[in-house]
Formats: sequence, structure tokens, C-alpha cells
Amino acid sequence: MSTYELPKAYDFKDTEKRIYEMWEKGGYFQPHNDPNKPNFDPTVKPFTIAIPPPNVTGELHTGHAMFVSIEDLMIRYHRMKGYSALWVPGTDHAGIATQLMVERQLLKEGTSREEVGREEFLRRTWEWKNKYGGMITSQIRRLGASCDWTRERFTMDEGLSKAVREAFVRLYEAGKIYRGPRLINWSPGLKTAVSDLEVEYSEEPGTLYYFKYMVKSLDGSAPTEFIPVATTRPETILGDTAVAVHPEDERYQKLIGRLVIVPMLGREIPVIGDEYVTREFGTGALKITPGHDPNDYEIGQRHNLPVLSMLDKAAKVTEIGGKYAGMDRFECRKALWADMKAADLVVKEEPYTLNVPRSQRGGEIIEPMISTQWFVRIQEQAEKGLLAVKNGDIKIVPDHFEKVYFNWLENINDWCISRQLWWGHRIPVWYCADCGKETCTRQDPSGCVHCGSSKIEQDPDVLDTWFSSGLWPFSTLGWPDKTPDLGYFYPTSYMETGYDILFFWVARMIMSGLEFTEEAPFHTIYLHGLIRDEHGQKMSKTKGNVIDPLTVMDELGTDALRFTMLVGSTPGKDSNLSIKKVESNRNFANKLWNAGRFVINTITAVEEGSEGEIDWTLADSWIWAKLQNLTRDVERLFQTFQYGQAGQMIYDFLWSDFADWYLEIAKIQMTEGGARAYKTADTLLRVFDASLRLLHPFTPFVTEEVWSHLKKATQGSALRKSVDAWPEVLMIASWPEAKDAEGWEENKISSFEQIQEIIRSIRNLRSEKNVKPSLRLAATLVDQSGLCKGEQKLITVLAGLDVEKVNIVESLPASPEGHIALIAGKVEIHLPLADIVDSEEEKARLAKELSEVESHIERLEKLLGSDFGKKAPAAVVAKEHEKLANYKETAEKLKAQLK
RNA sequence: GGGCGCAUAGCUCAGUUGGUUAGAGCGCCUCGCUUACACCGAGGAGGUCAGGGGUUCGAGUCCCUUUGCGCCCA
Repeated sequence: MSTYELPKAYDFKDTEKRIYEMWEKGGYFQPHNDPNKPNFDPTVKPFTIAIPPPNVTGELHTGHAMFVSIEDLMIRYHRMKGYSALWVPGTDHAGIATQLMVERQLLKEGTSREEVGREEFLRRTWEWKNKYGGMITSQIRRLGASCDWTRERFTMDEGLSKAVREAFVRLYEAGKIYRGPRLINWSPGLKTAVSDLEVEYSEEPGTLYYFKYMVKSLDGSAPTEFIPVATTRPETILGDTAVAVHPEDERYQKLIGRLVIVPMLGREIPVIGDEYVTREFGTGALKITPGHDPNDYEIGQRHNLPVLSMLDKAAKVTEIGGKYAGMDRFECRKALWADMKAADLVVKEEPYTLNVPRSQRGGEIIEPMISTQWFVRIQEQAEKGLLAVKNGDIKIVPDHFEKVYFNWLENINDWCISRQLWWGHRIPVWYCADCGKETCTRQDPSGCVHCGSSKIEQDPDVLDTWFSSGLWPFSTLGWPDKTPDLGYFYPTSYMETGYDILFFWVARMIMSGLEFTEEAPFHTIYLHGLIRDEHGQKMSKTKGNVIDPLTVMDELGTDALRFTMLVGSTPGKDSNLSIKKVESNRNFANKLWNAGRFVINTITAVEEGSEGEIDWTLADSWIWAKLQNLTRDVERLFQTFQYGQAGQMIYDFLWSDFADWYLEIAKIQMTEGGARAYKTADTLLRVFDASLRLLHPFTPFVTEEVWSHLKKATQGSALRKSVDAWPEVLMIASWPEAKDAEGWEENKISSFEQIQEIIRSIRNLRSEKNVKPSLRLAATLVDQSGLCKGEQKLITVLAGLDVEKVNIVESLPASPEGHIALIAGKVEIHLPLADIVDSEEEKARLAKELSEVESHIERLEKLLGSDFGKKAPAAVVAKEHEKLANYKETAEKLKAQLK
């Protein structure tokens, strides 16, 4: 027999890297049933998750740690359940972010992307990607992610680029994509269009400017009449093409149809009536700038107003602005307003809270403007996307996000997909210089498909990164080719991600999936919440409250971080991460390690040939029954996505039931030696093994490590045949099967709980009365059930009693002299502590206990006498009756002691 | 303006078919280095489950409402 020595504390640093490499090298991350391999069995169920691809240039943050923790748990669980589990990893090219990085680098070198040219810029960007792109994936590995890295993808890969091309061309050919001038969100700094979703609105203090729109006189004389108008953006006056009033507004009604004069420019524009105008807001008259405001744009469309672009792509005033041309938008605001003041066109200014559109990236103020862009006609796709969730093809967890999803899709606008960037999938459309027509093909054309001219030029723009991300669940599996992977693993199973990208990504994946594969790309969407700091504040660099998961892993271990993420969160709800919590979960890993050390020591101490026919002890039965309950609970909780609750239950079982109680009892049972020792060690092994399996998806490293030691140690012990059926590693071990109770469990559990109550009440008294822990007390227990007799040794040791002086009787005529009494359920305990304890105090304690019990009796009698007794289910009533009986019994015992 | 969510112990949070003594971790108090673990053990204090109303035999849990906070969409 080999002695098995393990360090006293779990060393996660040493372990994590080694274990991860072992897993990856061993090929355990790959699905066990692979459609590309000869022994493929199509009847084995697959379970697939496509990773939410992090930005290729990104760095690990708590959001990544969150999704990796949850998805890895989902994948590991299903893998252990026997599914052919595939988690496809990868990254996206993050058009704007990556381009900015490289541009910044160029700037440092004193050059720019325009200077080096498109080709060189792209070369540099690929270089950048190749250099830094592996960082995020290696960080994800550190989290223990069991992704199949052999199937890793990148949105700009050849295969995925082909998918993007195919998708675009299909949409183009079907007329579901179009190009044209529309009012879009323009980012003047980045000089590109962005989608509606990439604009955030922030409330900021600003000014409401009141001024006069002079009404052109009917006789040609100098105007005297005016309409007061309020605006938050006076510079856009230069682009006004109408003034709108409510058609029923008595103040202005008569002016509808007249002309007013644009301040400083002298252009004449009409006064129109439109019900959009709120009479109560501002002056009740609204200036209309269709070229720079979405609402005005719509009004303009209704009234056929001309659309003027008074700002250019750098947000400088165009020639429309007359003498203000060339000015920056904010500079112009000042200049124009000053001139208007001088011209007596200003009424007043007042403070006003603005809703400022800002770029999600960088925060600069977004400028709505007219621009020619590519759009996806979204209406039909949106309807299908809605239906897929409404008819249950796709389920969202937690379900209240379904409403959010519906609300968005019901009000969706066409999606602007072109970006004026270089890094990304270039739009596969060529314009012909001769016939002016477009060529859109799967293969790069050598000439115009309409006239054959070779004078064609490709659209310079690229596609929104989310366009390629939208294809992710199937493009990563090989679409548009009919690959074995696509056939077997698609549609995927779960889509797990943060609720913040429900629209950006999830909804678009659903629409794209239905469009291109005619199937929902997944059947379940699990949305997790955002991670905040320990007081619920959003993490931000400026606040300095950012928690870096890499640091946390360095200091406390990956398992601790993962367990904290998983147990501290409920689906869809934000959760607060504190180092304190991670720390206590680090302690849990250590607890597990040490429980493992104990189990190993115990097993290796069992003598060869000691196996024999012997029944379980009460404690054995109890821990086994509790394990079965746990297994059932965990299964149920996993099925309903309550991972946090499941983790908590496993934690409680391992710490409170297994470590605090069963291990201590096992020590006692081991002293008997022989078959009892064997049986005890075997129970320890079986219970601990099952617990490790249940816990493995939460804390894969420590469980794998402990389990491997357990296995190895057991192989060298008398119990070696118990582990014959174990696989080589825990991560592919089978998931404990939840079985129905056999009927004996309830009794064993309640008997054991009675024993616990006895032990606790003795410990409690000792502690309250400051009895030295080393002092072994004599005790007399009065128990009619015979339970205590059987568990005498256990009670003796755990309650610190004197083996020689424990007396268990069925009845006792009177309380022994010099003793004080405790009542633990149906058992009376007499301890010879009268000289330590003040008898008056003691009486008071018992009296207090009695009054508590009596209040329960009163409450229950009242309850049972009410309609409850008649209307509640029989089982519930019976339970209360039993409680009442127990209380009554306890009360009798207490009364007897008080006499 | 429309929609969604939250309010439970000092702090952070669990508590999913409503079942009658509401749980955990951290923090706090008292003991204890008993060879698995001081990253520990034993014991303890601490909650009218935001306020009000309703449904029900029974409500932290369901409905309405008030207050406070947060988020999303316009």
C-alpha cells in the first residue's frame, strides 16, 4: 500500500495550467461523436453552443468570465450526460475597434491609413490581428473553457467570409437588400455610418433657443409678423425647409400655407400643418430640418419637403450654410446665434435637458444625416423572428425578455449595414463606369455582368461586423457548404449571452438563421445579467472599480471566480461581484481539497481483505439519502436553468452534510476496523465521487484534480475494484443519475436529524455554560425509541461525552440529583452540571423554552381548528398534526423538568 | 411618453407549480490550533420579507396600488 501525501492547502496555481493542458492534449474538448470520423453514430444526440465571439483585439473582462463560466457549465454538464457536446470557439473582427487600434499605431508612426493606402493598411491590420488575436483566446482558456479549439473560427476567415458573401448575394438577388440615400446616423469622428443600435442617448444639460421666424408679408413689404420657434440646435436652422404647426392650433392656424424666412439666409420656406407637433412644447411651432433629424425627416417625407444637407461628413457646414460654410457645427451655432441676436431675431434662451445621441464607441455626438448606404429590408425577417419565439421554436430564459424582444422587433427599422471602414468584409458589389449598373456576384467579377465593360469598381465600403456575427451559429459550422458538422450540430442548442446584446446579436442571428437556413439557429436563449462591482455600480475605468478577472484568477483561482459567477447570479439579473465572495469560494475549493485528502487517507488505511457483508449505519444511510436528494434537486434545477441554486445546494451538501457531519462520523466508524471500516471508506468514496461529478461543471479544476488523486489512491488500496469503472478523467465521467426515492429515506433522515438535534443541544449548552471542550461529560439519555442506543458511540464522541459514563434508559422516574435537563425532540438529556449552572438560571431557560413550545402549540391548535384543517390537502394537514404532537411531547417533558 | 425589472439580516444576495418556525456568504460576538482543512471547527446575536389593500384555509411568493431605485425603447 502506498502512502498518499498531499499538501495541506490546494495549490490552484500549480494545478490549473497542468490540468487544462492535459484536457486539451487529451482531446476531451472535442465531441466524442464526430460526424467527420468513421465511427460516427448519428443516433447520439449532439449538444452545441456557439461562443459569443469576443473582439479579436479584446482583453478579458468580467463579462467574458461570466459567459465562459455559464457556457462551460452547460457544455460540461451535457458532455457528462452523454451528449456529443460541441462548444465552437472563435472571435470576431470588430471592424471599428480594430481599425482604430491600427490607426492609432499609424498615428504614432506619424502616418495615417489614407497615407499608407488600403492594401497596406489591411496588411498591417492582419499583422496586428495575428500578433494580438491569440490573447483573448488564451485568456478564455485560463477560465477553463472546454471549447473545441480545433474548430476555432474567426469572422474574417476564408470560410466565414464565404458565408458573408453568400448571405449578401442571396439577399441582393432576392431584393432584400438595397442601396440608397437615407437619413442615417453618422459618426463624424470615425467618418462612417453606424446603425441605430450603435447610438446611445444621454441626458445632458443644454439650452432651448427661442427665436423668430419672420413671416413673409403678402404685399411684399418688410415682414412684421413672426412665428416664435424653439430649438435645441440653432445651427440646423440653415437646413430648415419648413416650419410646422399643429393644424388645429388657433395661434398659428391662419399662417399655414404662408412663407417664412430662414434667418440670415433669407430662403423662403413654407409653414405647414402636421399633427406631429405638440402644441404645449416650446412655442408650439417646430422648425423642420429633414436633413438632420429623424422626426423632421419623416415629416418632410409626408409633406414632400426638400432635404438639405447643411453639414458635411466632418460635421462642418456645407455651402447650404452661405457665409457659415466651412464652420464646425458647434462653432456655427455660436456665430449664427450671435448674428441672429444682432438682427433682433432672438427671443430668449432657457436651460433645457437634451437627449444627446452619442456614439456607443468613443462617445462623440452622432449626426443624423443623409447618406447613401446599404440597407437590409428587415420587415419580413422580423416577422419570422417574432413568430419563432411566439410559437415556441425558441425559448428565452428568463422569459420576460421575450416581451423585450417582441417590443423591439415590432418597431424595427431597416438595418444600415454599410460602414465606411476598411477592416471588414467588403461589399461585393461593383459599379460599372459605362452602363452605371451594379454587379453583385459570389466570385469577384472580371467585368460588368450587364454590358461586359471592364471598367468596374468595387464599392469601397465594408459590412457591419454584426452582419457576419449574425451568421455565426451556422457559418462556424461550415455554411453555406453542407458540411458534416452543419448537418449534425446545427441547429445549435443554447445561445448563451448577455441581455445587452439581445438586439445587436441574438435577434439578428435568429433572423439570419431563419433567412438562410430556414431553421431557428438555436432552441433556447439564456441571457445572463451584467456584472457590477460589489455595491452595484457599473464598472468603469474612470470610477476605478474595475475588477480584472485575470488578477482574481491569479490571486484566488479560476474555480473560485467561476463558482462566484455561477452561484451569485440568477438568469437575466445583474449581479455584483466582490472579492470577498470570491475569497470564500476559494475557501470552498480548499475545503473540497481537504475533504479529498481525508477521504484518500481513509481509503488507503483500509486493510486488504476486510470487505464483508455488513449493513449501512444510520449515518451511511443518511448521507446516501441526502446525496440522492441532492442529485434529484440538481437535475431539476439544471433543467430549469437555475444553476446558481444548484451550485448552492452542492456547496451546502459538501460543506455542511458531508464535511461537517459525515466525515466526523466516518472517523468514528473507521475505529471499528474490519468490514465496518471497509464499508465506511466505500461510502465515503461513492458519495464523494458523486459530489465531485455534480460539482465539476462549476469548478472543473479542483474537482478534476481531487478526483484524479482519489482514483489513483483508491487503485492502490483495498477498495481498488470500486473504481474499475471510472474513466480516465472526471470531465468525461458520467453524470450522477437522479433516481426516485426507494421509500426508506425519509425515516433515516429524520432519525439522523434527531441525533443531530441531541448533539447540537448538548454542544449548545456546553458552549453557553462555558464547559471546557476538553471536559468529557457524563450523561443520561431518556429515549423510548431505541434510536439513541444504536447511535450511542456517535453521540458520545460528537457531543464530547464520557464513554464510560453515558447511560441510555427507556424511562427515568425523576430527574437525577445534581443534573440539569435538556429536551431534544423526543429525547431527554440529563447532564451532571448542577454545580456549574445556577439552578434559577436553569429554570428560567427551561421556562423560556416551554413558553416557546407552548406558543407553537397554541398556534398549531388554532391553525388546525380553522378552515385549514378542512380545506388544505391532507398531507399538509397531517404534517402539522405531527408537529403539534411533537411539540406537546416536548412540552410535557419540559414541564416535568420544571416541577 | 411606452415597456420591463428591482426593493428580503449591518453588507451582497438565494428563495419557480402559494403550504404555515424565511436561508447563505461576508461582517459581528463567545469558545477552540480535536493529525482533512485556522482558506478551519463548535456555539450565538441579527429580519413586522419597502408601505397599503385584495384573492386564499394559508402570501416573501399571486393581483391592485403607493413610494423609492434601475434598465430598455422612443
